[in-house]
Amino acid sequence: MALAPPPPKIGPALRAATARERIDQSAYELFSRRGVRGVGIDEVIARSGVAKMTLYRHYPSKNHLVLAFLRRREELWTRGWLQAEVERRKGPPGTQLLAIFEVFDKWFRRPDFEGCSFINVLLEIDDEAHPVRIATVAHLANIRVFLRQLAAAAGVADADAFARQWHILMKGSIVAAGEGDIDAALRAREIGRLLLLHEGVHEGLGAAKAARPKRR
Amino acid sequence: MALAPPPPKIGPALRAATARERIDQSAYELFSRRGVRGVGIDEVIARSGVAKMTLYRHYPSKNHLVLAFLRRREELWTRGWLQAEVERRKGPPGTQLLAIFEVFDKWFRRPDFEGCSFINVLLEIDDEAHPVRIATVAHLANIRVFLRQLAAAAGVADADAFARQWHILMKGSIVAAGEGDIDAALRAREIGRLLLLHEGVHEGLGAAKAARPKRR
DNA sequence: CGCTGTTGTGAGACCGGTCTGTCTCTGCTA
DNA sequence: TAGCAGAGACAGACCGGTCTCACAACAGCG
Repeated sequence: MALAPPPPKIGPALRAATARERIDQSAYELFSRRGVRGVGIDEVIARSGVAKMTLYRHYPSKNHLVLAFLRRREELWTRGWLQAEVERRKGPPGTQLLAIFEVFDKWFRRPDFEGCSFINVLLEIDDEAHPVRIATVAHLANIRVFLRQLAAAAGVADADAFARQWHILMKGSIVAAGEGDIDAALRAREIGRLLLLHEGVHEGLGAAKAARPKRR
Repeated sequence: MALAPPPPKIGPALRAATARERIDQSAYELFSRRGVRGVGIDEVIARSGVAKMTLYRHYPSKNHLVLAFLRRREELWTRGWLQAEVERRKGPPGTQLLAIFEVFDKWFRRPDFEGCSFINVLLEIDDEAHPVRIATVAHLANIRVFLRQLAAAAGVADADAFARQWHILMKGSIVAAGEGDIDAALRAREIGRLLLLHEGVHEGLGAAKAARPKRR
């Protein structure tokens, strides 16, 4: 008689890994769309199909789960989406900086636009010393690291100040989109273009392209 | 015989008014600094020294109290502070627009900086149809009415689009200040100057620059 | 002037629901 | 058989909202 086809063959370690992955994914979907205070542990375990004790074995408290969510958000959103999309658009640094708002434009137009989790959680927590709040500040600062690199590559004099200004445009447009302004990214992009011109970054800009000196 | 000196002489109607005023003031102090979800009814009545039933006679639910808080916030913050401070600085419209960020600069440097309650409450509530969320969107739009007036007075072509861009700068700087960037208003002001120059508004910019060195 | 009924208030018990976090029981699988 | 995971009861705290009770101020009336 023939051997039975191999069953799923998940050992305890692997099964535990998938349980944790289900927890992480469910927490990500819930926390990113509804905030961390608006989602309870019970809902996370219901969506992930996991026992409460299983969750608390992986994360000793909800705060730890939230911190893991913020790390995953940076992994998936900041690096895996925003930075990846921007870097996929090959071009001079000025163009890449502006590409942020083109990526934002598509994002804002998604019907399930969820906003920036770092900003949302930051404003959800009033205690300045709360570790979750501190984590959001750190993750937002990590976004500025990326902006500083682009600014430095574009030849901006004070890359840190420029990154902070660019970040103000990004955060302002995200809040405006949360208000309902579907064109917020285009508005911010227009301001960003002025900022780049003021910094002497002309390469790759539409206006500069049109005014490109004729080769002779 | 001399008449007895008039005792407090508070009729029931007047006494009710002061009770309501105590409720409103306590709710304002608590909600503006800690958000609406982070403050319970019990804390409001404890600070205002009022009975629970007294509060519920004036406001049939917490939502109604929150809506009243948002109205009061617009009265005290938007109109009584921001607009009043800006209009107090007499000058051409371009200067007044920039004055917003000078007022913000003092605000951000206050140790008890509490952020924009409209943004905070907006991001606290995920349900798009929630009346409180809708109210925050309306109050934010009212701020843009003021911006549109200044933009139109400055001769900006598309005052609405300009107001939305200016508002992006304002909201972005407020979030940045909440993150801890104490100089966010100065950064936004610099961007605002570029925006004004691009719109052809030159008046008052030089004067503002001359009045700037105010070192602290 | 003095008594009494009415009204509105402060204080707080109480109710049902939800939250985080702990614990027990049961069943599946190696 | 041993161990882990799912299901869910449970504890303790907190929430919004309702209800009772005692007290103080006032109006009407003898």
